[in-house]
Amino acid sequence: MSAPSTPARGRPARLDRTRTVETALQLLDDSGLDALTMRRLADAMDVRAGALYRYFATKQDLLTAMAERMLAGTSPSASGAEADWSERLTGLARTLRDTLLRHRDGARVYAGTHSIGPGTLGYAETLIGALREAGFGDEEAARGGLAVVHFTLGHTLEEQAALQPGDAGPADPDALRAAVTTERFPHLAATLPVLTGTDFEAQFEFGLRLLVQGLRELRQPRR
Amino acid sequence: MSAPSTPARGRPARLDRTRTVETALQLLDDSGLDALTMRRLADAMDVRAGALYRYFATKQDLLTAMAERMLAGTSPSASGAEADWSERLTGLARTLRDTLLRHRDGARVYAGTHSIGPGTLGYAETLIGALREAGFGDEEAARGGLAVVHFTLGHTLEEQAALQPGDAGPADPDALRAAVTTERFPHLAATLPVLTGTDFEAQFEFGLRLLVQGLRELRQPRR
DNA sequence: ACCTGAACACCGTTCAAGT
DNA sequence: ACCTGAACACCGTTCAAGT
Repeated sequence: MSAPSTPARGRPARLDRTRTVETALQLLDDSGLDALTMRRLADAMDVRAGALYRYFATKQDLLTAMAERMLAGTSPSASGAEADWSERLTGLARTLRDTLLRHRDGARVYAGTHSIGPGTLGYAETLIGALREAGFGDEEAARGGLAVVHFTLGHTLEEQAALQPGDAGPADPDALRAAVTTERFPHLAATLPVLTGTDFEAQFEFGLRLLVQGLRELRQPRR
Repeated sequence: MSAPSTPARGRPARLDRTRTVETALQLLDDSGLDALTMRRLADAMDVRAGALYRYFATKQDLLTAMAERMLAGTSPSASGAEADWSERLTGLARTLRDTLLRHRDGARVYAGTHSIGPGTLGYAETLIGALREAGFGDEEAARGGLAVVHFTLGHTLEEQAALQPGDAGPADPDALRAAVTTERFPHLAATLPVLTGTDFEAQFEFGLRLLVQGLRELRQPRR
């Protein structure tokens, strides 16, 4: 929609969507989302900022293309289609988290965009497909998939915020420890080691298991 | 830490933290997070931008204070302490969603900050306390509370993105419908009515129930 | 067709100087 | 003590003009 359409004529273009998005992702990894500006990206491409607007309508358009690029390559039902539905679902959730973790501020980029490209849609197709093929109804499959995505997004957002040293960073553990007095916040004080801990994988797996167990219960209620 | 400490001397100050945060929240509701700049906030307070820096070290500091103000008033275990743990937990999750929904871009503000003020900590205290008092171990209580918060955050982020018309907005339903062809994405095509639907409350309740059921299962395993 | 130059209308933040 | 004025070092975006 915003890419030039005609075949190469005259001297070859110095820019194109694909290479620009790749450079933007490198810049993201090197400097973080706050430092990713159109001007700095243009510098990295040896071009003036204005030139980028021939390939991306807005910065938002660039960010959406970056999110799409991150998601591309996750979908092809690679997560063994023969496995149990709960294993497939678990694997797909892990894939999403890993994908977002692969780039600095990946979760923030993903959260701020809504790609409808093949990578993003392919991922959603596989995720919801895993539930539909397991026998879940359309509504349960869709809502279950969304719940998994929303949890994964919220978790990874916090995980990356906790990881980076940035000033937009989290309440650092020391400040939290100082604020959580046993008298005022006894429950927080008791769980402080977990709350300030850094075993994000265990935290992710715990929440994910809750969701999967909830879905299992939906299929085989106790009563 | 960044508020002036001495008692009123000379003519009264035109600014203070509390009033400035309140004005900022109004500005947020009126114009959205992207339009909330230090200069515009200063205008609203009839002051020059530089003056704000006597009360807030950075814009990030202001945003954290805004998040804290949003959360303040949610905590006082108002959600009947006599109820069943699952009802308390469900109520507390709903309270968080409602709180974030009460302000435009509320979830984005919350996601970008990490307050350790009494409102935010009080909420966490009540949430984790509900699980500990129900007999969950420290680790399960902390991880369970975090899972609920992360899901609620991810959900509300998407809900507010879908609601607002902004250009950072979601893939609008029409574009999504056009991209989701039955041949390429059969599962998405089948669930499109749910995926493009706007019953966010039902979606939230569905995910929340999964988490609660998962926690219930943890206490009374089938086998 | 593709990119530059230059501008427009902004930003967050700092700090000497006024009152 | 509190705020202004003015600056610094940037932003995203547009668009006539060059090649």
